[in-house]
Amino acid sequence: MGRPREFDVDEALETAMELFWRKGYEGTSLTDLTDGMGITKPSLYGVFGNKEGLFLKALERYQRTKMYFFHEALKEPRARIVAEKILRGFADSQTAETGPSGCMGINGALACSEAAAEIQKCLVENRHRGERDLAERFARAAEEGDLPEGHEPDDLARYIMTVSQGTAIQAASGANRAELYRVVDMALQFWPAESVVPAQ
Amino acid sequence: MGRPREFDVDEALETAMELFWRKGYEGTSLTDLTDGMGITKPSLYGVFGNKEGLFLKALERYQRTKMYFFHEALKEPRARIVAEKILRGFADSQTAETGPSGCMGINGALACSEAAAEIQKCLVENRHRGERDLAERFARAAEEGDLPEGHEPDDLARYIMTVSQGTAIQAASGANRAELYRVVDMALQFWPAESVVPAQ
DNA sequence: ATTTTTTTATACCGATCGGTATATAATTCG
DNA sequence: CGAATTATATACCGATCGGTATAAAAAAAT
Repeated sequence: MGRPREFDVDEALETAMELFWRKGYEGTSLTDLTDGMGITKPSLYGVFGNKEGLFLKALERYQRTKMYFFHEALKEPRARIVAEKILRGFADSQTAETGPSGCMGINGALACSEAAAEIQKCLVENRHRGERDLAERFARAAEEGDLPEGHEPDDLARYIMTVSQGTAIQAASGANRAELYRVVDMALQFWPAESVVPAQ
Repeated sequence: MGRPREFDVDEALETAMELFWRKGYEGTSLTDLTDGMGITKPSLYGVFGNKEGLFLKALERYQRTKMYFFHEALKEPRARIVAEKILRGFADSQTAETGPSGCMGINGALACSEAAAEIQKCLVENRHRGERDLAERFARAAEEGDLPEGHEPDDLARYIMTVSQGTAIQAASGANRAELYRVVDMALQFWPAESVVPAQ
C-alpha cells in the first residue's frame, strides 16, 4: 500500500558499498551517496536509517558477497589449502576489475575522527572475528596434526591475516593480481604442501 | 625583527604529526590541530602555509624521525638482515608506546574524498619509493649471490613491504609488538639465515 | 471519489569545514 | 621616542557537513 518505491534497494546498496569501499566512511558524503544511488536524502534515510546504518548494511553486503570465499575456505580439509584459498581469495577480491581496489573493511575507516569512532570499532572487530575464525580452524588442524611443526594456531592465523591485510594496501596502491599472487606464493613457501600426514 | 614567535615550531610539528598519524589527514580538523599544537589558525597558516602543507611537513618529519631505520637497514651487508631489520623496524615503530599505533603513511589517507586526492597520491608514491629502494638493494644482493634461489628482487621487495603494511593494519587493530615479531619470524622463515655464500 | 498510506521532491536546519581580514601586541631599528 | 616589522587574538567568510520539516505525488483501501 502507498506510493511504490521508485528504486531498487539492493542496487542502491551495491552502489553505496562501492562508494564506501573506494572513499571510506568519512570520505563519502551524503551527496556522493545520493548522487551515486540516484535517490534523494529522505529516501535514503527512510530505507537505511542514517549514514552509519547505511554503511553497516553495505558492510554486511560486502561480507556476504565479496568475502564469501573466506568461510568457504575454512571448510577445506587441509590447513594449507585453507590458508592458500584465503590469501588468493583476498588477492582476487582486492584486485577485481569491477569494483574498487583494496578491502572495504580496511579502507572504510582505518584512521578517522571521533565522529567515525563507532564505525572504526566495528571494522576492527570485523577483522578480529575473521582472525579468530581462522585461528579456530587452525586449532582443529593442530589436533589433526595438519599444521607445520613449531607453529601455534593463533600465530599462523595472525600471519595469514597480516599478509592479506598487506595485500589490501598493495592493491590500494596499484598492485595487480599477478603481483599479489607472487606475494602469496612467497608467504606460503615455508608451509610444506604435504606438511604432515593428517590423523585418520 | 618583529614580534618573536611564542611557540616552538618543531614541537608544534611533532604534535601535528601525531594527530595526522592517529586520525588521518581528513579525520584531523584544523581545530584538532590548533588545540593540540596550542596555537591559533593565523599562526598555523603563517608558519606552515595550509593544512596540506602542514601534513607534508609532518610526513617529512615522520620519515626523518620514525622511518630512519629503513635507510639504515639498506646499508646492512646481507640481504636477509636488511629484510629482517626493515620488518622489525616497522613493527617497532607501529607499536611504540609513545605515539599512535600503525603507520602514518597508511593511516594518513588510504581511502578518502576527492579533496584529499593529492595527499593520497603523495602517500602512494611514498610507499612506492620505499619499495623501489628496497628492490634496488635486493638487485645488488642478487648480483652478489646474496638472495635465496628462485626469487626476483622486485618480488622479494614487494613481499617484505606487503608484510610491513600488514603489520601496520595489525598494529592499528590492537596487535602488540611481541605478536608482530612472531609474524616477522614466520614471514622470514623461508629465507635461510645463511642463504648463499656472498661473492667475494 | 475520498481517505489513508507511503515515497518523493524541495527547501531548509545548526554545526563544522578550511581559510582569512582586521586589529592589537611585542619586538628591533633608527 | 617613534617607525617598521612580525606574531598574535578575535571575529568572520562561504561552502559543505549530516540530517530533517513540509508538502506534493502516487498508489491501495473504503
